[in-house]
Amino acid sequence: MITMSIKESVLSSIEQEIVGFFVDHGVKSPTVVLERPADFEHGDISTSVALKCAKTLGKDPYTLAQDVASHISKKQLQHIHKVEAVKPGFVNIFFDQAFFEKILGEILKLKTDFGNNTSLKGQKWVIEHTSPNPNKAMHLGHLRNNLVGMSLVRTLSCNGATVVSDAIDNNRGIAIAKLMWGFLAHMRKNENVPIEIEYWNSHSEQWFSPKELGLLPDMFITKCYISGELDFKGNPVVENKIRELVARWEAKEEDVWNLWSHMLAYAYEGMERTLSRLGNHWDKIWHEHEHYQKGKDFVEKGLGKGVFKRLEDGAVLTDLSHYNLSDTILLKNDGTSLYITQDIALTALKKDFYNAEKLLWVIGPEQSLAMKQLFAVCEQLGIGLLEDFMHVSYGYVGLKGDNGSFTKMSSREGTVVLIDDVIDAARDKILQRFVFEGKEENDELRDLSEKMALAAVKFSILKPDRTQDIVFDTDQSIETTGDSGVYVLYSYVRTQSILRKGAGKKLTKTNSLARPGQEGNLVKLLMFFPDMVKRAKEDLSAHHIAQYLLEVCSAFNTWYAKETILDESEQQYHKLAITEAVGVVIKNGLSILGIETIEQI
RNA sequence: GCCCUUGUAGUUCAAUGGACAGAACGGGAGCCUUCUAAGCUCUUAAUGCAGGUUCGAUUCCUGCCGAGGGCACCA
Repeated sequence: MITMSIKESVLSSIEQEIVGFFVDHGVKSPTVVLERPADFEHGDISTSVALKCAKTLGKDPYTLAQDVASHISKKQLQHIHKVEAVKPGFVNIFFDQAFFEKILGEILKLKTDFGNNTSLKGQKWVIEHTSPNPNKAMHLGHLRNNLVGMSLVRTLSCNGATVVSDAIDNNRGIAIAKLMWGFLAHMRKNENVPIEIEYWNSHSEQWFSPKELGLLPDMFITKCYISGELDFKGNPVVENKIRELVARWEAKEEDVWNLWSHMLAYAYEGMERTLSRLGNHWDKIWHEHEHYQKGKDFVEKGLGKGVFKRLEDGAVLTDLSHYNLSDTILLKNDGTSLYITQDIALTALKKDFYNAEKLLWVIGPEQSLAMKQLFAVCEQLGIGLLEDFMHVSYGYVGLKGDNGSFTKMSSREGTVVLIDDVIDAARDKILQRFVFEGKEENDELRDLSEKMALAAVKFSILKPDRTQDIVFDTDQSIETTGDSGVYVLYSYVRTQSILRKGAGKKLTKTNSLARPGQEGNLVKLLMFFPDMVKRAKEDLSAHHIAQYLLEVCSAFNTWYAKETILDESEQQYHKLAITEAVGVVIKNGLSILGIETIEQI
């Protein structure tokens, strides 16, 4: 049983009074928003309702605000210390010390649960993210997809939803055929080995393994794919052979399937290494080869319903004029399916399998139109309603070009930045600093450096708004100072360190906050963590959490610098409680971002 | 050509239509016999341009300029 928090209950009584005030004055249904002011000088909570209703009532906003303020004051609501009307027409409300005392108590009592709410209780959301393309090592684009997806799962879950995550494994088609060809043709131990699948099946030892080349599996796969791709583009004979491979695979030729599984095993091994490092998790993986043929049935169904049309050459086209979208081909003139054909089938499968309120896809912005078309087609086919589906797009991760401009990563130009390389670089930078400080390099220190590196990398990707393009510079983005994940971790460690030292102290519980100033502002800030969790849900972006954590850390560190917490004073108990509450909020916030806290540096 | 996204300090990022546009990095000046200075304090500097709506616009609308992406048988 979740009871209303002290903040919710006080705010709702204020809201009721204000609504009542405006209703009495003839405003039909006033919307009263109580929000956190830019500065706590302007109250602990504030509303601009007087400014908004002034015109309707034909009154001066400031006088109206004064009326509202005195109305609330007269009601003598619990925990309200002061209400004032300010300049253009804001009503600013200040709470009493006992209120903040209770807030602090709630944080310390709720601990891990502080910040969570039940707004999505009873709802099931499915999030597809990080769908692997098993032909290349994972780069920063995949990283953003993964971090956005994973943080979204946690964000929605903190808002009370039951969240399931899945991915589609694009394990068949021309790309995998290129991969198989690249391996067959370019990983032979010598030129005399025939480039033949049949021969490979009986003489696989005549081809290199990643290990034999001293390569990690994902790099091995990347090499195979790139050479396969080059051959495909540069040699029509090879192109035909590769296309033939797809057909042979579809005909379930055993030799081809053996090679196919062999390549996929390397691909999965490579991805698994990177993904487990990131803490990735899927509840289910859909393998393309299991459902790719089912899409055609839906196309037939659409033709039957008359929502699609068959072109003269036999291809099938959508009619999306009702959706104000451009039409798209659903079936090639040779009768074979396209990406969207399979997506229709998979969406239907997912809709059926999960019975969920919402299906979300974390996919890059270049798919925006394709996603809209997919959703529209699904609605036409009765698979679901437009509002059941959502494309969660995210900005590109680019690099800084020579002229200082935003440049996309390009595998052709060799500018792709791999996830593992970035984490390694950050880890080494952190480790070096430890060693420079005279620490002994051992497993424990390496482990600590890895955790801090992950915090730095994840934080730098999750700090900006999900939809914005970001420029990634390994040196600049993987900051361990300033607004960084390491800064947040360090602040957390600081709270824990103080708590450890304070554990043996004699504490006298006082009944009021030490001073309403600095400590007070810190508690006020902590009070708004639950609001940030809601905002992250509304915008489907955890960056609000990251930005907020920086604010909390900054406030805490400022306080820490000025104030001795373990000062043996009467206020020591209280200051420790605040320190603990800061720790709780940082830990909970980082947890949404998928960043593990550490107790000691 | 049409559609979508986007344009904030030198740089990288913030800002549910609100109260002096916030940080960080960089530049400049300081703070460690004191709970670990990966920290703290001060300082420097920005809303592409032109209109409109509004009591109030970085935010909404229109036009222009710049950047990125997409536009039917690729995935």
